[in-house]
Amino acid sequence: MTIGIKDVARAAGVSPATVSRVLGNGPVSADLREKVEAAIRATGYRPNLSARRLRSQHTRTIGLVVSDIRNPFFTALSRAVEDAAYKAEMRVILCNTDENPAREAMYLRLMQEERITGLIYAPTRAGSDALEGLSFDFPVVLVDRSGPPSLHDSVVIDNPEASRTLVDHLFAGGRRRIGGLFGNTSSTAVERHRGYVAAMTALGLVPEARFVAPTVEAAAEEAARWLAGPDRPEALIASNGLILLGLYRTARSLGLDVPGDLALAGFDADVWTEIVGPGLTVIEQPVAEIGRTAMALLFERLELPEMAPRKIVLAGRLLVRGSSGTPADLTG
Amino acid sequence: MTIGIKDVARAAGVSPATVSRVLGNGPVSADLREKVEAAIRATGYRPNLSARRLRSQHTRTIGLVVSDIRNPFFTALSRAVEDAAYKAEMRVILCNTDENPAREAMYLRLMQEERITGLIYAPTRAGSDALEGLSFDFPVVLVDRSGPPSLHDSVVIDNPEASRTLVDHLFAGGRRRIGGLFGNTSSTAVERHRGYVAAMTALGLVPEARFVAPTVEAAAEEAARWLAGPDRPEALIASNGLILLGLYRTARSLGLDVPGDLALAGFDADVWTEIVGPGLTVIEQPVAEIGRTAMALLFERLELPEMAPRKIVLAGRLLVRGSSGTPADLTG
DNA sequence: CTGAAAGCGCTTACAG
DNA sequence: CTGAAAGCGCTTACAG
Repeated sequence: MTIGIKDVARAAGVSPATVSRVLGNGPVSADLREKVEAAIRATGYRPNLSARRLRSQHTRTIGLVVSDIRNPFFTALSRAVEDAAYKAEMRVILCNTDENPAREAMYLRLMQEERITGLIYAPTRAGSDALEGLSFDFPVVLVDRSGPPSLHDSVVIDNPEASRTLVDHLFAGGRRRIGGLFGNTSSTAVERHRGYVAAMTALGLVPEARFVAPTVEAAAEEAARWLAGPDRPEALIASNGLILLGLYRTARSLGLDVPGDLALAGFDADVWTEIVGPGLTVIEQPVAEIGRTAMALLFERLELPEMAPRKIVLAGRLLVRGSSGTPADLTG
Repeated sequence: MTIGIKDVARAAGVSPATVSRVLGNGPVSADLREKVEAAIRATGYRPNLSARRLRSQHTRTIGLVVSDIRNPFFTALSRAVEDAAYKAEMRVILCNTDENPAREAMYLRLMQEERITGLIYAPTRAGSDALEGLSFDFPVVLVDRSGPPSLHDSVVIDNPEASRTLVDHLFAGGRRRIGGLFGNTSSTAVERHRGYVAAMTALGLVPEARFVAPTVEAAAEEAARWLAGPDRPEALIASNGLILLGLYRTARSLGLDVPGDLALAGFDADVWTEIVGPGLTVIEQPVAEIGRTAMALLFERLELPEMAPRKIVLAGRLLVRGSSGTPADLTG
């Protein structure tokens, strides 16, 4: 039916093995190589990757399992991973778990069936807990979210430190009642919460934390309840970009002045944070670098499988913008 | 090495064929089925998809070729496609062309080598032009951007009509000098430009159009030149979400009041358009529906390969927000 | 319903 | 450098 390596071989007057060697840049005389290349052009031959993968036993495939590609953090991460992969002549299989452990487990199984070369993985909390009992036939690099220590390579940012930076910044601006709204599905949110509590305590302030599903809607609803309550906080911290968006949207619909009535800060320098209202103060994560580093760790691991697992901790960067500015009653 | 169908067969005391039938839900007695399933669980067997694809000659794979997944339009499109694909137990291979025809051609070749079941494709202008001379071994559904008529199925929105809606709306708000900033790489931008020119002309106005690379930066720079010029337009239309963002960012950094000094409107209801400044007036595209429809067309085409190509034209929806509001000098 | 056999399209030792 | 042969791990006619 579709034309194969044998057809090319026949057209070039060589054996299939020689065609294969030309394709794989193996040792072939210039003479035959030319004939084969001509035959390939003439026939329009395209190798069958399934056959190649089966026979050669390497798939040159990277798995990428994240919660939702529509979260700008993961959108950017996936582009960084894909760019690195395609440079290495590998492809990537992208999977969205939607923070659903059942979907996550299914995709992990799929990764096995694809016989992927390696996995870059942002586990849900359930997934992260399950890691201890699982073993994979390929190296795994955790990104954004960590798992059991010294089981897999990982690349994360210093979350507690980033939270502390946010709290200290708001404190320096005169805020004392600083609340925190955190996601309830990732280890990252846990760490950010921990850093927040530690920083508040260190300052002699009392932490007020709430947890929600990490979506714009859930965050907006929780914020509405919170901000309508009797004693509104002076400032709110959001543990990721989606939650921050929900927070801001509610503040806006409630007609609150930011930062006058309420200061806002959070994680992820999503594009809208720069152009909205007074600009939102955020911790910018080096997303592209996280992606590139994860790929680099994967390649090194493939070379040296026995190396002890490494944890790369990158730093977030505070971007001070209007949303955390000095409140009117202090300036006026 | 890794455990295969033969190992399962041996463990269950059946032939490999029977194991295969259990896997594929073929006709197997309840008795043997149970034994095989037990053996699968016991051995932790996972089928090898490369082998299965090679042997069965169908890959159950959808190719998705778009310009850049970081464009929220394509982010949402890809989620819709992936959800539909996984429901049909198919996987998807995502490729970003970055509007680069060479990359695009490479990915199209890759799709052939993957022996994909079908392709969902938003071609660059070059790619769209090349379509006439190409033939594929799989059905192709064009999305967002169209190609040569009656060559492939396609699903698009009514772009000229959407542009006209935008122009009429701005006109109704009192604007006369309405400029348009369009992308220079897609057929979609061409159509939007065409509709813009037609609508302006119909109103007896003179079109002022400029073209840029469809990126935030290029749009912002062009807007800076344009708005700093002697006779600033009263309103500007952007042909997609990235260009609109560039426009808004520049208006903001120039200290222009929107809509007082400059009305703004454009395409794509990206999340930031709702919460920024006065809110941006946009044509919302039914992105998820575009994705689902594309998948539906693909499946129908797979069933009836000889059917005449269909073009599905969906409608954009005007979302009126503050950025196109009545200018101050008309109200005051 | 079940099994033995062939074969999907390649790559890779093995000889020469 | 080159070719004949085996085989990657499955599925699928073909018999029974």
